[in-house]
Amino acid sequence: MTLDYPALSHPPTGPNPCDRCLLRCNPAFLPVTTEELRLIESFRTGTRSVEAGRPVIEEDRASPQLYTVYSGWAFRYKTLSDGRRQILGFLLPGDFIGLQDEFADSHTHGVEAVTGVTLCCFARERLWELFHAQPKLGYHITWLAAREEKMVDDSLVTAGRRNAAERVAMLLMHLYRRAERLGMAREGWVQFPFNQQHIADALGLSLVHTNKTLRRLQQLRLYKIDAGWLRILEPHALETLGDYFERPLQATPLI
Amino acid sequence: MTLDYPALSHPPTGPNPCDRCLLRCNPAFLPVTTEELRLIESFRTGTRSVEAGRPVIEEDRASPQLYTVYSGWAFRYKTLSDGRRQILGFLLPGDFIGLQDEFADSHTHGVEAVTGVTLCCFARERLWELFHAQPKLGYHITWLAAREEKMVDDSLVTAGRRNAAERVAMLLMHLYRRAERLGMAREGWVQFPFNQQHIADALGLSLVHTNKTLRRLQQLRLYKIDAGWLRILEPHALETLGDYFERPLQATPLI
DNA sequence: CGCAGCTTTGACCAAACTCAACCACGGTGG
DNA sequence: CCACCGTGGTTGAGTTTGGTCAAAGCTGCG
Repeated sequence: MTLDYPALSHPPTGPNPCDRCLLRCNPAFLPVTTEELRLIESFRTGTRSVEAGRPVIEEDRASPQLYTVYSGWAFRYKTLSDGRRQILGFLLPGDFIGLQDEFADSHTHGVEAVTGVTLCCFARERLWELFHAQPKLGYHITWLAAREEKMVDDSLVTAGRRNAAERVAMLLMHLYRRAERLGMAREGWVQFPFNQQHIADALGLSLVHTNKTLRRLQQLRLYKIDAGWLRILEPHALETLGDYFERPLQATPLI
Repeated sequence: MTLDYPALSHPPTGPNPCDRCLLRCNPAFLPVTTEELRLIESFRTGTRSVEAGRPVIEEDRASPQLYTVYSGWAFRYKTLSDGRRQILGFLLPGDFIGLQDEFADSHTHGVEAVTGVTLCCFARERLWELFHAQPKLGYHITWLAAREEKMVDDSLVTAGRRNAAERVAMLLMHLYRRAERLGMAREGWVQFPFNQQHIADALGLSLVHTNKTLRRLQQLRLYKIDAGWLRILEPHALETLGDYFERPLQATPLI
């Protein structure tokens, strides 16, 4: 079942901004108690927006902040020293960024905005305090970390064991379903702001081969992309091809 | 700096077993307070051992337990419906298993023992209680989840963007360094209980090509494997080839 | 001995990569 | 108004890496 929610732009500001958070109204997210909300609010240091194509977190620097994506699309990536890039995963509203840096002296991964992105910022050094004051929120953060790892696990299976067509099928379904779940679908279309280089880097394929594979599946009428929007024409065929079936997902915590 | 610690077999039993935990003596792990230790102990429901080659967690069933590896080597994996298998990562003493299942209705991944493995078992349904009673331990569990995700991130870069020789180089260094850190090295050798099928499945290569690549690096005298033990002969060459440099690691939490 | 599991090798094949154009489209500035 | 440019998509030709198939060693064991 798909619900459509209004597109978001900037997080609310002023006193008690989280009370008026439109993202949190989305039923994809777990409700929180007032007490938890006050704590999240106090942990929040402000907002930030990043233009399309600009870095959210530089790959080689430890980020001084943690973020929750409020609106827009971004991705996590790593590059090898000769420039080969691997996209580790895509980030949508509600995704929490920067946890890993907490536990390592940088050198984790970079984050880049695909569309314009707005973020809620949190003070990294107060993370422990959050766990301490509201263990429930700590539990939620662990939940988010575990979910993200599961997504990377899936991508690893893709890069390691699926052929080009299977990879593309699986990625299209994955992105569609994630956006749909957040109510970002509009009559069967979801925003698809990626270029073929993004797809190639996410799937571990070359740009040219990605193009040819994309083309082939499009000519088979399995999906359609038009003016930056994606429509899945044959969800069943794509799921079967990619051997990838999204599990029914519970409500997600939102920090 | 490498320290050698005695090989472990079974976790201690009887009253207050964690007091006599030999794994926890290892300086690779963070110290805990007595209070925390008592809580971990109460969370612990017993021990289990699994023979080499046997499943620790079945791929398609949600595990009723959480585990910490006490001794031995294991791996996490996923298989596609036609049998292709991808190893997601290797597990060594101190690694915490089963977190992801907590947050999804099964269908995550399987775990299989490579050598004989002993485990400390924990009651999954009491995880939240642990967070609640000792937020510090919750924080530690998040630490472990984040560290594991970083390892999967690295593997994804490998499968997506490295060629066969680079993959092998990176895997050998990674496994050597992890074992070394736990004091499992003996005069420059670490146990290497994997067969070439394991390596192939971890790297996303075919068995035959893995063999040829392994052979090539061995003939270049970059490493040596003898009777199930691995020695790195040219660490610098392997690190450079794999474009992979282990960061200096802090002490790890141990649940 | 004979079998099972693992490794090794060679021959051949194909998926994916690289290179090199070319095309479409939306600015932008003369 | 249109030539020019930059970005991103498309296509073909030729190459390479890695996959597949098949067979032969090697080791340990009942």
